[in-house]
Amino acid sequence: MEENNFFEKVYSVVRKIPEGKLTSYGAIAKYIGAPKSARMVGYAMNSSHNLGIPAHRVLNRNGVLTGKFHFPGLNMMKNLLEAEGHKIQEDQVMNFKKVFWDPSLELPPFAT
DNA sequence: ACGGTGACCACTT
DNA sequence: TAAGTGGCCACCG
Repeated sequence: MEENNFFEKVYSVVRKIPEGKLTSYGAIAKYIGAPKSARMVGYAMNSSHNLGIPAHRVLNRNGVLTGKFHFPGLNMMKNLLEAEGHKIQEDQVMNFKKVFWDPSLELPPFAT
């Protein structure tokens, strides 16, 4: 019963992001077996508005709040991240490396 | 039915 | 070191 839905896989991982941790689109894409489809991950997030997806914990490889313009409020994403103890400057998360959460490392291998 | 677009990333020059 | 290009594939007009 593989969740062949690309989106479902993405949501599944994003929901498992620990509080206070962040990850990137590429990391998720790679974890679900589509390293080149990082773009699709971002697109999936676009549809996750109504779902319980902490999309604010997913940033690009640079730790930049690329998707802040897609949030209800311009400061929403930044606000949510700051609420979790992150420091943001110039739309960029500081110490991104330290709070980076790689699913392929922290989570068990992607099993079908 | 089709072309363009997009919350991106990695490789190549 | 920096800049450029390809790839991925779903949605919109």
